Amino acid sequence: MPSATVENYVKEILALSMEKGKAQVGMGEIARGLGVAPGTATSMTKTLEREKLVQYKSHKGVTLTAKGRKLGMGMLRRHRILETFLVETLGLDWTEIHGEAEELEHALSEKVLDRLDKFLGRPEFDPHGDPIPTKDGKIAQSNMRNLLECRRQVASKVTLITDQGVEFLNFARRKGLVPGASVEVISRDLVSDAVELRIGKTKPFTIGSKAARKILVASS
Amino acid sequence: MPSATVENYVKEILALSMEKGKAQVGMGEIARGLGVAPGTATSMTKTLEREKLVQYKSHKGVTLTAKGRKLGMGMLRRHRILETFLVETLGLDWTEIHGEAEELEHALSEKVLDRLDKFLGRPEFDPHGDPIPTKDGKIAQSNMRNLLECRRQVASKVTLITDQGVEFLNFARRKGLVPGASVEVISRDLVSDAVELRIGKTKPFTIGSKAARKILVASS
DNA sequence: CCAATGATTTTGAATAGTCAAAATTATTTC
DNA sequence: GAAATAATTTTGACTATTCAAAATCATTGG
Ligand SMILES: [Mn+2]
Ligand SMILES: [Mn+2]
Ligand SMILES: [Mn+2]
Ligand SMILES: [Mn+2]
Repeated sequence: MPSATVENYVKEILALSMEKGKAQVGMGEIARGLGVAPGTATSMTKTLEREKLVQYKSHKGVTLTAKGRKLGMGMLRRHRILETFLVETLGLDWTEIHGEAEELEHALSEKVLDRLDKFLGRPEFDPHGDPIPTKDGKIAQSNMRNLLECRRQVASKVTLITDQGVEFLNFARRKGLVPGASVEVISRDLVSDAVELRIGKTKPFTIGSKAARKILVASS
Repeated sequence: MPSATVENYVKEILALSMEKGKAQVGMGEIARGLGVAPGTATSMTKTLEREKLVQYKSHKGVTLTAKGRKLGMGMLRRHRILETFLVETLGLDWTEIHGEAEELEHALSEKVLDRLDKFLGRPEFDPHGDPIPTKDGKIAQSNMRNLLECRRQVASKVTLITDQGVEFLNFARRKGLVPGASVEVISRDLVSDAVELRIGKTKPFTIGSKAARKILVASS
């Protein structure tokens, strides 16, 4: 069985390669993502290679093998099902579930995971809007745009908050920018770096472009 | 924070000292209980002492400190609440929950534990009948006798199955010897090593003394 | 093409936990 | 009170994971 450390590395590599849209991931990115020294990532990479979870090109980066991708998808599945459980069943706040799931994901057997999934009614998205991979490692590829790219003057549904830090999640909730909410981009101004929004029929408000990029909406 | 290993040792020491009714526990018992080499227990004991979780007398054994007892009780609480959740909520079988809880107990924050406890309705006993310690580490001291010691010709309630291996639990369930069941010892015979029982009003059957000792009933 | 800059890798060291086998200490039996 | 037996401790070794700092490699802007 892979150790918790191995599982974390593989999950991180998968997450990074997905958000970059590129399979190969560098040592520095991994190290930053996991909060370890660069040399640690290089050294751990050797272990992952020995386990045939990645393919490694020195000074270029790592790419997950089929086995690695499968493990990584499994970890995303665990993590997201757990987060859903923590919010839906136990009523934790969506700002505090990530850390909890980060630990629990390594202690859950396949069997318990499955029962949990069934108990929750086979959810498709976690509380942040991230899609939950199926048991065979497939992830629904959805069409999403962030608030800088989506159409203006048209209501869209918020689908995902990509920055899942406590700060940003609290901000997002305060503004009503939660998965499922209806949002309309009224205007965008590049010079003032401002994006004017309205949630449902409430009073419009303005956020910066950096924040706007972190909120994704469905783009039909 | 104590490592999972430290938590397992402390829990084992507490469990052993409780079942012996004696605070001091030897290296050999710990090693046997955790399935490690004797030298490993000795070495780990030094770590526990450094953390002020035990007091150690060379060649005599270890005794939990107040801090150690608190941690140990906390672990029993975690373990038993988790077992209860796995059976009550997820519907796992009582033969397969021990191993699952053994892993999960180290990954659960105090907060999630509390929510789980609340969600389950603050259960007092786990699926095997073991009492769940309260948050402040107190355990209800109940009066229990095994089927060799209890009164004959009188119905009692099964309260605890002490052998929690898969084999024995399956046997116990097949016979109806589960917590809550009403059982009457009809007769005991030392020579034939036999204990004749009846569950409720069903047909009597006979088990051996070794098995009889593993089933505890309430003794008013 | 090449020096500066940034990224990556290597080196040497540390910690936690574990084992097997040898050495030592306790206990029991005659 | 020994000798035999059992329990415990020590020794030396190994694996996994991590770090800091030094060495090396790669890219890029002139
Ligand atoms: Mn994790
Ligand atoms: Mn999430
Ligand atoms: Mn455990
Ligand atoms: Mn139990």
